[in-house]
Amino acid sequence: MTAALSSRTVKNALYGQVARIGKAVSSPQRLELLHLLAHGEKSVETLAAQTQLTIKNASAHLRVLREARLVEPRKEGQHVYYRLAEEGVATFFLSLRDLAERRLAEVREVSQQYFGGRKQMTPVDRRQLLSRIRAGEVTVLDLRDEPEFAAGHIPGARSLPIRELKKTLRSIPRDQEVVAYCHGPYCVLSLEAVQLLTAKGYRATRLDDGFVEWAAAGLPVERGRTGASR
Amino acid sequence: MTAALSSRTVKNALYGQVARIGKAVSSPQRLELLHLLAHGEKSVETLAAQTQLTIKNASAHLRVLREARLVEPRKEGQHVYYRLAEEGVATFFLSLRDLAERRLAEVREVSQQYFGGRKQMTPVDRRQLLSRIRAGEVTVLDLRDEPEFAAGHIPGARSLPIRELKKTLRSIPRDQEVVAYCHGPYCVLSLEAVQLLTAKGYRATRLDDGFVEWAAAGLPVERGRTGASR
DNA sequence: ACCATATTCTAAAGATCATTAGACTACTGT
DNA sequence: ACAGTAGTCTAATGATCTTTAGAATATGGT
Repeated sequence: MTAALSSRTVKNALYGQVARIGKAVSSPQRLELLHLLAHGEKSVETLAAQTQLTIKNASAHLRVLREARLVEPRKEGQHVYYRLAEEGVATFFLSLRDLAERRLAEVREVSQQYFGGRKQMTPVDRRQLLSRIRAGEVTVLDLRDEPEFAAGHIPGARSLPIRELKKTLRSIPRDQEVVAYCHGPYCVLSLEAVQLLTAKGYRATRLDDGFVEWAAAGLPVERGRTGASR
Repeated sequence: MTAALSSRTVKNALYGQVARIGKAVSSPQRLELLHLLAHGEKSVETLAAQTQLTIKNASAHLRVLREARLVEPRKEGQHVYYRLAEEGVATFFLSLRDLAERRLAEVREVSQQYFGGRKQMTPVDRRQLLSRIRAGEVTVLDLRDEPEFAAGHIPGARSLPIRELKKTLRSIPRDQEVVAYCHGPYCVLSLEAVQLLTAKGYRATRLDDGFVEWAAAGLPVERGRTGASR
């Protein structure tokens, strides 16, 4: 009877396919690429720069992600722009990261040492922040690059890429509390901003989550360049 | 300034940790082990038999899962029993499998060819099935091994390991519809049972999902040996 | 048409992984 | 104490993966 063999073959084939997704997310580099892409479509060049990989290496990793159908390329002019194949990829990324944080003490330790070890910067609760934004009680700064901001940001936030922060500091109202956010819990931009702002006498806190976490939580999202110019 | 370097180091460390989970689920064998463990605690011996791996190889894969903190061993007498470290591991497994089914046409093709290509066996809807069970309109057969049944099963289901099906066939009431389930969509037990039952003149359908999917959907679960003896 | 740029493809190096064999540990039964 | 069983650990094999270099392709600007 071939049933046992055949059943085994089918199981191997099916689990083998599922493992393709597993392989795609088994490299730190590819995880970082996925996370960056969750902030919007990006060219290979941009991705390589943001991950500090060579273009060739970034391209090779993107190929693996592409073959696992997690990302899709779009060619425009000289550039190839990659984006997540569906929303569900970002959701899955977050659930993988959550599981890792829950299961692996090492993750908590590293992030505690690096992020928790500095000055107290209470992470702000999301819902609470939203109502305070709507009440106009707080200035929200988005420290990511302009294209990331344009692809989606917290409603009412102001685009202020970290490089421009020092220059543009004076335009931030001093009388209001400032909340800074960036790419998420593993990103240091908001940390640096809060340190600078605090040093200059602002009341500044860091939103522990980034835009991806905000959007995945089903909270409202604003698109386009609003707030970028003023 | 060391900020850039340091930030990169931290990112690598954190994504490297997350990738540990990714590596753990990047092998077909480990995925199958995880899925089996979602049906309850099992010894290395049982796991090796069910996956058709050698004990040594199964042990090596379990070690990887253990090092990723996805499973935990418990030693009792001569045997080492492994179980999932938390419920969330099963949930994560299901979300990975769902993503794979959504993204990879190959998964759909293989399962279509193998499961869809046979006689029509409409998968039964879960909620609907539950109300029909409660109304006593349907006989539900659990074809998994006895220990798996004891660890948790659909309420009112009857334990009937596939090996005993032919012997015990006559004890199944002929006037009621029969619904069979097993380990889930990649498992052939319910398929075989439905073929046999249909050949014997029963009205039999297959529940496409297995116990893990049922439990993850938040539906009620029954434990112990009830129904196993009669 | 020609050159520069962005990216991929191919190939090759070293690193890591899967699998198995052999030695070893721990427990059970006699 | 002794033998037998279950499982792990170590080491070795071949297979696969990561990274980089070099060649190839495609696009846009001149």
